[in-house]
Amino acid sequence: MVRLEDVARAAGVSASTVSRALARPDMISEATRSRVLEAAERLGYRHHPAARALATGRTGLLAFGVPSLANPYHAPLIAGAQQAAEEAGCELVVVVTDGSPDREAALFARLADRVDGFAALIPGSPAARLAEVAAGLPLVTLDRRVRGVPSIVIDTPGGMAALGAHLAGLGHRRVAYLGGPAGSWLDPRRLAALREAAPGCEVRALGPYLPEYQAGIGALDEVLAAGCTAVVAYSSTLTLGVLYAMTARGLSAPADLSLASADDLSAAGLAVPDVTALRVPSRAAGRLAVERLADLAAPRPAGPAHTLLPVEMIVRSSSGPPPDRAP
Amino acid sequence: MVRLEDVARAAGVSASTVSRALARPDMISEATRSRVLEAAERLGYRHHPAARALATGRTGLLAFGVPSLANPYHAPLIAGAQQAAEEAGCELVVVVTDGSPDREAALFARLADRVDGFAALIPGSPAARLAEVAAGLPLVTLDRRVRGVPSIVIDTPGGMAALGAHLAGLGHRRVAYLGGPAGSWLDPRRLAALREAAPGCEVRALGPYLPEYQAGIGALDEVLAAGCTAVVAYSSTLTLGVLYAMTARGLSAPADLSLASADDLSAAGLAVPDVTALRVPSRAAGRLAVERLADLAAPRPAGPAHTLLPVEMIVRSSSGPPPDRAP
DNA sequence: TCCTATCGTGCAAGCGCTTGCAGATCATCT
DNA sequence: AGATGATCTGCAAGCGCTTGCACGATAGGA
Repeated sequence: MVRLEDVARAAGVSASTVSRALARPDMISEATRSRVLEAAERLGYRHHPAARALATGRTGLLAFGVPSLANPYHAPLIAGAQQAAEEAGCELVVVVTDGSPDREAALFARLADRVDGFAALIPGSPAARLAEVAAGLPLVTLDRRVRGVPSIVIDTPGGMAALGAHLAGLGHRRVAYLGGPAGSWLDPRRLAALREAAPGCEVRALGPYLPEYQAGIGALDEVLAAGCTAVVAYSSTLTLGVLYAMTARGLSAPADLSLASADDLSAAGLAVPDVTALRVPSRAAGRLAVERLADLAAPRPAGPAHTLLPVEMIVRSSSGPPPDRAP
Repeated sequence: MVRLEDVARAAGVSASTVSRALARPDMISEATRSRVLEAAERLGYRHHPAARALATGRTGLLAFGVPSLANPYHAPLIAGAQQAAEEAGCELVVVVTDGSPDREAALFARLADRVDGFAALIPGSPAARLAEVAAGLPLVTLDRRVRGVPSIVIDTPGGMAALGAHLAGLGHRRVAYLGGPAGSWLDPRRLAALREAAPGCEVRALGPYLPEYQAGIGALDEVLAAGCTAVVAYSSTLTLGVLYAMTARGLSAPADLSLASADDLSAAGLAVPDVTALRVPSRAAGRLAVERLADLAAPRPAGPAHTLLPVEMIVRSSSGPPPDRAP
């Protein structure tokens, strides 16, 4: 292994100069620096992460917590996070919380002195605990706002409002909202936004459902029993299950039932091309969360801030007028 | 922060004694040890990971590489890996390779001196490169065997043989295999096993397909065009797509077409209860891979070994006699 | 020309933990 | 009683990097 001192010897300077040439270029004269850089390059020098961590107190590791990996919504989120981490010169430790506040707490404790910060999608943990964690460690929350903790929130409520207006405009008077998961910070906000945007329209909140195909199959019965003419599902796998169940019963969208999803299927490679959906910038959310985190962990701690990412409604053929109004 | 020396002072011993009481209990007298442990407990002492890493050369970090997070098959794999890592007292760095050999190589290089070992599902990287990596860093491969590199392989070829025998026994004479991904080590072995177990049966290899819902929808056309009476898909999302496409056309299984999946849907919460499938122990595979890795990374390096995990065929109602033989 | 900023570099002291070695203590054997 | 181990503990030297401080050199101002 090639050490700082090996480079120093090769360049005819001291180890501290090499360290500075690499980390604080402006402190070193142009001539020396290029000589050092050349030597480092030639010898293939690479920082020893542990030594650097010991000296600086920063590990170069960022944690990213998600409730589950089975949900396709999380894949682009993590991909974005990973990309941002790489660009910040850090590694990403992905941890699965199972949505359990206890496990979340255990993970925070275990990782606290191993990572420089924590970004997490933790709909269920009590806000007080999060604030407490944030006091000891840079923390960024996803899809959730907590006082004093920077956050990245995808504006699905805004999208829900668009869907509500869209469906109400088509003439629907009874719409089902397939919500979940229980205890989610965002879920009641989505529902409220949907209701508010469709004033003349009764919105039946069903669920909560797990974001699973299977759950969607079962949900269709409830939707029909409730006499709704349109259904909005909070997750793409749920939508997929509803669509399968509809097809199995010989129902089609939108002739028999309008269908919309709060999460665009095509993004997950689960494309059924014709479902009206929200295009959610989940990759961007993951990326921004980690960028924000890297800022917080950096010596120059940019202050906390909340970011709301807009979503776009994509109207496709699965939504149309209710059956009794069809042309 | 409470340091080793703080504990030492509290217990009235030296820092080295504390270190040993924690790491080599047998070197320390019973009395001293319990006194030290009590003090450590009381003060809430925790190792400083970076300091330990610098002194020992071991980081307590293990890397786990997967081609993608969008594939539901990977979720239990990673969950198992994470559990094993926790039990070994390590953190797991999950990295996504995108299935690109170049990116894999870059990740190996970048993580080489950050982690104690690498477990990876890398169907595409050249074997020579993997052997090279394994020379410099503990490495365990998943679903792939490379000379001299320990591996955990799920015996889907064995499961394919069971499916082949099952379908041939039902009277099928032309079976479609929906394979993928291109360049996978395991894929040709699955196909060969399927062929071998169904001697009187023509096995049409279609694809390669991506493990996606959408791909399954398209695949059905090819299956029907090829005149097959049964179809075996290598991935559960693919199966789901086929099933949807069948339903949309009014075809049902097994009356019109028998359907089997090399990967059990119910495991991923994508349960469509009646699909004949292989139950693959993916959680166990992830767990074993990381356990093996932790062994390799430990001072007592257990030798390389290959593990083949058996799979179980679950016959359900989606497979039956071909249409012309139906009762 | 002498004095004072300014800039670039080196020295050395850590960061917190591990571990080879040597010293101390006490039991056992001759 | 003296010698010989065996057992336990402490000393101190690192692991590789960063960084406050001091020092020497160079440039600018009086």
